[in-house]
Amino acid sequence: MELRHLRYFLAVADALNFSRAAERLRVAQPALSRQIHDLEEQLGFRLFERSTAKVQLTETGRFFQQQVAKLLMQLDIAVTGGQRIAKGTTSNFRIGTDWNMARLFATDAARELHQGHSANGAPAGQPD
Amino acid sequence: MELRHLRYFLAVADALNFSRAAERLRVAQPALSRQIHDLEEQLGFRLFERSTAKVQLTETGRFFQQQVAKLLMQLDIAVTGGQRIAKGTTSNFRIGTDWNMARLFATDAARELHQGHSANGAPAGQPD
DNA sequence: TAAAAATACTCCATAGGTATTTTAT
DNA sequence: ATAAAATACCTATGGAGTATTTTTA
Repeated sequence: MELRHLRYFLAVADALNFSRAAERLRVAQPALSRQIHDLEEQLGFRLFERSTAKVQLTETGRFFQQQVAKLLMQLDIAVTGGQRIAKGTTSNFRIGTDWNMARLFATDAARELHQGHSANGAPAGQPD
Repeated sequence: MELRHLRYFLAVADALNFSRAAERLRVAQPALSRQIHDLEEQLGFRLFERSTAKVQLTETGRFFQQQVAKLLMQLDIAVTGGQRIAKGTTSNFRIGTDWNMARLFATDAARELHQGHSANGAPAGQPD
């Protein structure tokens, strides 16, 4: 399993239409169909119920969609957080999402940034 | 960026030695070197300070290591959680880790399982 | 000089594309 | 009849292997 599978899955789960998801991803529809098929195979469960005219998430698919969406958000936080540390940004780290998301995923990121970089001893309080 | 890059990164960050990490990953050392190089390129920051005789994480690398480790744990939770849902397991979902980890990553997974599958109305209390 | 990482190159596995078929409305 | 997913097949990008060079302790 690779991130490609997860990104493709979210696109289909969002569009509920392989052709339009493929367009948005700028790949051909059969390539997308194959990747989703391979993903389902590797996972061992179906993500979509599909006929030629209707695509919908299975119950398991809905669960997986939520998890994967969070995963990719966390990845983005890890990357942008790393870029900030590397650039030498020291404090006032702010997550580009609401506070509940930040609590779920950015706790350690924020702590690392504040503890590792606050030369001025700025408090590591809740983002606003 | 793909999961392969992240898995390889964790292996090197753990071994602090490309050759031994490559062994554990069952890939050739140059393949691993190249993937880490590509990852650093894409991220825009260095993960390791390396000479031919010493490999160590940069400060940014240490941060990224923590984030990625959590990410891959969350992925595992998503997959195994999905498999349980698909198999029809309904309640008493239990995370194979300590409660603090569960709070960070499994909150929605547990909620989904309990709300979506508790035909018997069992309480969704804290795992023990 | 001995180890470990980086480079150069080659090969091949597989992601992606095109053409076509199948299916459901 | 039409629109969309699946299947078949082909192409080609890039991941991985082998051989070699570079580096530093």
